[in-house]
Amino acid sequence: MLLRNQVEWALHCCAVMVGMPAERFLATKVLAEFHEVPKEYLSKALQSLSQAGIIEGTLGPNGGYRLAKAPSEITFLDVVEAVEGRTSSFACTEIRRNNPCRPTRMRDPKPCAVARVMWEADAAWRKTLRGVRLSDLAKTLESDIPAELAAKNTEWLLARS
Amino acid sequence: MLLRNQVEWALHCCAVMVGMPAERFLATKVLAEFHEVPKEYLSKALQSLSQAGIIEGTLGPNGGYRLAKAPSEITFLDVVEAVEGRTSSFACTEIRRNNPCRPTRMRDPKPCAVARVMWEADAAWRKTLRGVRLSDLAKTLESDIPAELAAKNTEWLLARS
DNA sequence: CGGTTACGGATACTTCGTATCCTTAAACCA
DNA sequence: TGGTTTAAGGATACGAAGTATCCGTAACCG
Repeated sequence: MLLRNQVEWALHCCAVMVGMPAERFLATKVLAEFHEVPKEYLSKALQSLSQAGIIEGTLGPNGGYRLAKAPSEITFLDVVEAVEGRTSSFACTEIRRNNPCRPTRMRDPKPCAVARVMWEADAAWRKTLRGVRLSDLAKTLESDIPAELAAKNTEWLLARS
Repeated sequence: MLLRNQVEWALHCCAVMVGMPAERFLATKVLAEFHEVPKEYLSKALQSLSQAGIIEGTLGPNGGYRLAKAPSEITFLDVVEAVEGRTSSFACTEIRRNNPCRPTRMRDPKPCAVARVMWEADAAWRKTLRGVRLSDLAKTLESDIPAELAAKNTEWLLARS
């Protein structure tokens, strides 16, 4: 049970975009070089974010992506679900119905007890991710990364977009 | 990001074993037929549970598996981790080190901010699973499943083990 | 001794994530 | 206007991991 590496890429791209001046676009090529990941494949992740309304893209020279909303309006869950999907990590196959002792016409008022627990855990996972916004991440990074490096990053990225 | 179907099987097998009289073993073949899943493959999941000390197996006729501990001493997390593993759902590849602006010799006092959030969510997931014991599941099933059917199940399973 | 079972290794099959390529359409620029 | 740059998205190949089966071995029982 492992998340796609695109999830990591998408989150780091968002982290980078938070630090950009508003209205500035970052090209896929530049984001790919900055993170040293394959451009074409990263593009798929960014397309997912775009479709989800998290970022917006524009064409032509100086084109690329930027955040489509305020960083305080974008949660980790938004990003994760955009690339990983919204389906639970646990898929209930209703194995209980295979029980040979079970009357054929028996109905199930409630979902399977095992699935209920697993879905509850999945909900807790999502709740945690929903509780952290991109603005929170920006603040954390501010204390994690030296201001000098942050400035360099911004300069490097904007110079090529 | 989907859990193995063996996780579902393992949990349902545990649910069945909770209802058995102590010291009685259930054969893999019988558990497989009861759930209509491939016997050889289910066997792998049960082996994982056995190695984790959750169930214990014995050889020969009338052999099979039974719980190795009291149901109150076995959590969902124990079962899930036994078959799915203990590694986090998020793998941090330290993508931040690929940053071309970054000084080569720079050290990271803390783990990546993105990873910290993702791991926190993973911890919340595991915490929920750790909070539910097999004895809780048994109690839930008691109210979910008609006593009549539960008795039939036990009879069916023991008659073939 | 012969049959039954857990156990574990080896091996295919299938699905899905990873990655690349190519075409199209839109935006910009000369 | 025409050429360049970029996102968008379809098609395809590759590899890893999950799924599934088969076989040989060792232990247990009648």
